[in-house]
Amino acid sequence: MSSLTEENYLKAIYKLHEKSGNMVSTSALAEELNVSAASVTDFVKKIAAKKLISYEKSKGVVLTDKGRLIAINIIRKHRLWEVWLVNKLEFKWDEVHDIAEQLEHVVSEELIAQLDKHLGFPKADPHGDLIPDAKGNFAKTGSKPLSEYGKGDTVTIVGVAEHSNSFLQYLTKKNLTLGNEIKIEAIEEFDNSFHVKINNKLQMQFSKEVVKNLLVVKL
Amino acid sequence: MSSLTEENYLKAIYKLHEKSGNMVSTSALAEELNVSAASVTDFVKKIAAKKLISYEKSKGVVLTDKGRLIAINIIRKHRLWEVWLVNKLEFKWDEVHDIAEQLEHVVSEELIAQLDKHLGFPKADPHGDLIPDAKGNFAKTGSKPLSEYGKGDTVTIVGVAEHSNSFLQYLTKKNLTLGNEIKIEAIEEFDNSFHVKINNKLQMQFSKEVVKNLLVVKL
DNA sequence: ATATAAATTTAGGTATGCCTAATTATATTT
DNA sequence: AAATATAATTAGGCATACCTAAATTTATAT
Repeated sequence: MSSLTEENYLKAIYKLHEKSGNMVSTSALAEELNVSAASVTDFVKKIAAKKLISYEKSKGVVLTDKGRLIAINIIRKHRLWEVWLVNKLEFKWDEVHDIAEQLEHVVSEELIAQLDKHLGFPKADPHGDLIPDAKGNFAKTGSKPLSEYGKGDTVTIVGVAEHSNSFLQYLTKKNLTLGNEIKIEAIEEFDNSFHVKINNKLQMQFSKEVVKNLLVVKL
Repeated sequence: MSSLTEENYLKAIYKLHEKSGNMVSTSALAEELNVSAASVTDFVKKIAAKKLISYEKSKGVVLTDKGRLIAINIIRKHRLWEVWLVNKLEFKWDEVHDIAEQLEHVVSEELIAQLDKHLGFPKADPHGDLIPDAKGNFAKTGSKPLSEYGKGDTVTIVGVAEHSNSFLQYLTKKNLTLGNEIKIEAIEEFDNSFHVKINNKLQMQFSKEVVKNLLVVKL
């Protein structure tokens, strides 16, 4: 019996908790969901009564195991649909979010199982975000922001930490995609920008904002 | 700005009008949508104000051109999703209705265009129902119920007039699918059942209920 | 420690889409 | 044509998910 609204609250709480590691505040939730803080207080009480979150008045909320499972399940569905949109329907990675946001609420275990199979059981979505399995478990990757590496390191792009259209479109314009190899040739002391070489061929310069939001692994 | 409820009302009105050819009554709509007649009266006034239907008090409703276009568009989406579920996700024809009922409300012109392309621009859904084009036009088929043919006629199954699980599962059990050829060998005077031969091989007997709900063409 | 600012909650209200019960309109019998 | 049955509408309410404004709590600054 989880409504659309309930699913969106749980997903938002999960997302904000991932970002900060702390309890999620009323105002942060209000901002994320584009509703007033008063509405959040109302709704949060309702889902706390259903044991989907635990709510400490004036402090914030965290998901219970039950709530987290629902949230992760929605994320699983969202990411599987994104894979489908990109791999089967020829959408670009910056075009799929809003559509997946609708599709993620379709209810059918069977559908998701068949979709997963149809897609070949993908491990990650088009942005490199991991797809949890049906039980809610994520695989572990050793991916970190490019900013944590240093001069001389060679790494591979496996994801992005920022999903805004402007960032995704920036990467597309520069022909940067998951799987590209990055060699750090120098780091500018002044502005923390990186001088890099892509796939051992193309010379480029990344601002610190870019460097922070590219997730890479060192093979 | 058409809500889920609005879409379901328009679809129901379209469907009931197709069936009877007349104005759609409040009670018929209430029955179809599983709500009270009072709720229907309420809602019908709202969408009449939006010029999606025309409503004559105590008489019934019909779709306006604007309302019909929305209804047909939902039907188009529903049927495309059914094709996808059967052709790409390996669902059976009696398993897809409820899932398609959810998917049909996803809003994205681009998505439907790409889905249509991905499926190879199908003309009919898994039950043989025609898929209207993006402008709302249906192709014409000369399909009629098997009951309208007589002894000696040879026809091909192209659809079903009844979509209940029990009928679809009956056909599946008997191995009858779209494309099968039926030769009418005799018609039982007593109960109007048909003695037929399938694909020039298998002998079968169809009750008048079956005969009425199998849509066929004579090539 | 107190004053001020910021965040949160409470109180009171709204629109949507549904309900039941009562009333009115339409159809069917006799 | 009157009586009865059926269908449709009106009236009054309810739950959900939102809102604004006021009050309260918590955090920050002096």
